[in-house]
Amino acid sequence: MGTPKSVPSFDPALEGRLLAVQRKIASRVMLEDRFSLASVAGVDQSFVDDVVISAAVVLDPECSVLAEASSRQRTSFPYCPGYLFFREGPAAIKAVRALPFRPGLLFIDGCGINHPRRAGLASYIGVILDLPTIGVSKSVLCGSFDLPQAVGEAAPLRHEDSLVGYILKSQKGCRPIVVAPGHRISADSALEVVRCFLKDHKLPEPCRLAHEHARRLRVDLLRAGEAAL
DNA sequence: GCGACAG
DNA sequence: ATCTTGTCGC
Repeated sequence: MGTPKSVPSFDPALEGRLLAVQRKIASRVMLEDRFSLASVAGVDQSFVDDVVISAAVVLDPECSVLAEASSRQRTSFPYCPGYLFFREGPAAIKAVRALPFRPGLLFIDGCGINHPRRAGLASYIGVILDLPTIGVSKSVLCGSFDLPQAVGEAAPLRHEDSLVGYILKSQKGCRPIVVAPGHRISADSALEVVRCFLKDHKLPEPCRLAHEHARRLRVDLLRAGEAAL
């Protein structure tokens, strides 16, 4: 038996506005390569009820940490597949803006153009900040593909007759990850770049370190909470 | 009508 | 995402 997953359901008027926003974002997405690998930031979120904690960790090409920043704020928007930006986006953007400089590329935990309306979290953040972004996720929201077998192998992810990303077998014993362009980068380049930042883990270093940092901040917040009691 | 469904 | 024990493998 399994627990039913949340179902997307909004007030018609609200949904209309959300879809309009996504249409606008999708129309502004650029897939031409216009990024730099001098500084690559991973961005990820953790939660404590409706408090969103976002962490950004910037690495150089050798994966040395160049900078870190974070943000924390409440959200009233529920998790709903296809509308992730409205829940996690604001906090993520705030964390990136808190960095001491603008990274040459962002690795975002979530979809890019591999989204029903080509407006995943990564595309959204890329367009809003006018920064190159790649969406890295652990499961597929939409699209069809063949499972890659050997470690290092990638298979194209297609949705509505177009290539929207790749399914990459990043590590043995792990389910493959999903790599897709968010903004200002092509699908092929996104795959190539992610491979460059892949070490001995399932996720590329920027994502792994950002995830680690976000979780550490979550523990800190929980401990601060019980200390206040 | 019945599933599927980023984090 | 988060909640959680033990367990399989390098």
